[in-house]
Amino acid sequence: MTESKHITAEEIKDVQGRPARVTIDVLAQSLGLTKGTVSKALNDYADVSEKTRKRVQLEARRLGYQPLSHAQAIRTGRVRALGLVLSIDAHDASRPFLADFLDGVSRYASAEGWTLTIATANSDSELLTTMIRLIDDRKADGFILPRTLHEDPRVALLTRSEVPFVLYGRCAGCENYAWFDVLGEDAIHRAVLRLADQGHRRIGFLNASHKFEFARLRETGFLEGMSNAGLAVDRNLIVTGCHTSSDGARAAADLLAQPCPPTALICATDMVALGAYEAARHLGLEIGRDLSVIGYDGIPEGQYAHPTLTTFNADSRDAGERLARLLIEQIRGKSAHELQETSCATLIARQSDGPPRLTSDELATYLKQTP
Amino acid sequence: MTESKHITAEEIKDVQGRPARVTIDVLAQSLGLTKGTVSKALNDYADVSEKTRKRVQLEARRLGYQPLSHAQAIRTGRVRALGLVLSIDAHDASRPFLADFLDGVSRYASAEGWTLTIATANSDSELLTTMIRLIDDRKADGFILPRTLHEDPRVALLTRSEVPFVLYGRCAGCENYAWFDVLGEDAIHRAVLRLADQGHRRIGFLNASHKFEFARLRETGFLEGMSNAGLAVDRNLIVTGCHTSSDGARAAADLLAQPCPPTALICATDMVALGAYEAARHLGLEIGRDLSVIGYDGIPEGQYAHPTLTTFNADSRDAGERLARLLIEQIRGKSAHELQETSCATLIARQSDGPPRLTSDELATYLKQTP
DNA sequence: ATTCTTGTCGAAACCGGTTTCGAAATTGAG
DNA sequence: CTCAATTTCGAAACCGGTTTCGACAAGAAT
Repeated sequence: MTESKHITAEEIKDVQGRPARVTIDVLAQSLGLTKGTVSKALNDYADVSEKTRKRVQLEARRLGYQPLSHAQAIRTGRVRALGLVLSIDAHDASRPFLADFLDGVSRYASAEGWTLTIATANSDSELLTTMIRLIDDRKADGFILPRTLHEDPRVALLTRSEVPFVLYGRCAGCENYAWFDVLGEDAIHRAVLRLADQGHRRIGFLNASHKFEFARLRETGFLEGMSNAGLAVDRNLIVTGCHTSSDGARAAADLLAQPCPPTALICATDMVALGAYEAARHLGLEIGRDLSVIGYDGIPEGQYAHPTLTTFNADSRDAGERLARLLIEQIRGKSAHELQETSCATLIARQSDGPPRLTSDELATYLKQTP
Repeated sequence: MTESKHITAEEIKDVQGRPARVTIDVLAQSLGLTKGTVSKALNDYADVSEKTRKRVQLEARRLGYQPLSHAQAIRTGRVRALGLVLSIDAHDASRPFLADFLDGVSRYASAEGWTLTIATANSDSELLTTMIRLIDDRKADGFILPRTLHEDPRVALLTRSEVPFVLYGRCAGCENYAWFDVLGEDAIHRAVLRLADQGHRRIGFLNASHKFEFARLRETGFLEGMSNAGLAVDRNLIVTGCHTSSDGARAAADLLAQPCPPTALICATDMVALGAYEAARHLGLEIGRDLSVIGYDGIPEGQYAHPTLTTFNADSRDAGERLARLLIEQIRGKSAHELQETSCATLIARQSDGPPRLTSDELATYLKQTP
């Protein structure tokens, strides 16, 4: 039997005399146990006495033992890494929050001893192939899926491959999956009520594409808000497919050119709202007086815009943290049904909305005289 | 001796009948060789005949064999992953390019079969501890260091730990390291000449903090440009420490309040330039006529600003790709001296600069009458 | 023909962990 | 007190690769 040898972390050196890594063998030798027993003690196997378990854990801490995740992975198949594949399009709406989002994910993952593997893709098909590559190479134990689509091919792929994942956003049939989402429909609902309270009667809605589930949800929020406020919905005042600020500018100009233009615009994203600013400036309208605008996202630019943008802030860092937690818990065995969370966006009331100076009709005649 | 068994990729199934991974053992068996020989053949060992090497490589391709990087890592210590630790501050100037930058790094890494491990930190000290953790856990074979400081503690750490790294930007003593940088000094130099050509005599420079090497370089570019244009440098027109747009607004307002205000401002970053826009708007100055502004970075907002911002575009995606390539080549053994590259920013001439409508004196008197 | 290289491959150790299995020691039941 | 059940640990296989070392055959030199 091997003799128990009391050693300190400083004694362990490699051939060149530099401090070497504490392996499980070193730890086992120091304890007078075999590495198998040590491994079992550290992984809470039942066939290790409580006494030795404690002893092992204490010694492991004392020597600073940290198992190499890739050495564990070879047997367990788990690398303790979260995967995140970002789709990078030209008009990436998610760009402003990316840093905060990554910070949230990385922060939680780090605290749990996990790492974050990221990759990018420029198209939907490339997104899937990239994901498959990461799965095949076992570079991640599970995935966080941002920008959820109504019908999301990533969900199909991962369910088929039996790889854990968590959605940022909801999708069709998501009651079977793990997800986190900020309740955008609730925010838009509140936006409608706020504008109605201010006296607005005709409210436009600049929405994103319906291929995103969040756009569908925000639309229901808009419709319910209108109905709650006792306002009639004019389908001509709802535009979909707005993502960039130029989309927003174009859509806003279109709505304002109508015979009965809206006195207020709710925008599904801040970028779109800033585009509406452009359109209004172009038409000589003062935002906040002639035209109220409410955004959604809480991007930093909104605070520097003129006038400052009233918007609903979604906490990206918090979202990242929660998603990391949900995914790790799922990988550890929790069922997807217990892993569904929501949060609410918080209103940041600023200067871009207020009681309408003009009615819709007055606005129309005003706009007619300034081409 | 084991019999050579010709098999197809489709024949390989696991216990549940689903397609299983092709391991080196399966490959070896299919070739009638031992896995040791197969490994040597794939890794270009000298003691494998050219004939069998080809045969092995062909069969590997046919069966779709892909070694698990973490299984290799246990022996080689290499995980085929690049590390990137992002520092997330409240006023992160690098935010706009993050997505493109990541895309560049990830794209090149993917093409070479490498992955990207990222982590975030909120302070300089946390940045270092996070890096140490990644090194200890062998989560990355090398690091890309963005936002290089003049005296960068990360460089000290990594040299000491003998971990490969590549700088995005230069630093003191960087002739011994691998780095890539966009020649900001050259761009600022050209900006000065451009403004001088337009007739500007008093040019202000809104620079970043000197703790960043890029700020020092851009300042030399500014000084050389002024000297080249035959213009006297007024130290009062050089402000340092500008990073956010509100920094820019404050600095621009200060410069314009001087007795002999500048008729043009060169800004070390676009965010600062957009801040200068605010200051000018506040003072009733028309950008491009009363005050020329030239930025640097090429952030998307510049194109939506009013007037559109003349700036120098630095290609973040290209930077990411190059950095990934430089780092991988270094890890593969190339010496740091061969791994130093530069590129030039490209001027995007837009509407924020032009011949001065007023001289510095006229501008001063104009500003005096509008407090 | 004999010895010395050289080229080529197999056998086996190794990397740092996890997991299975069996044996010894302890406990509990009768 | 005996025997079965349970607890606790060691020994060894295992995961999927890499690397060392030695054996053997073919070719070259003597």
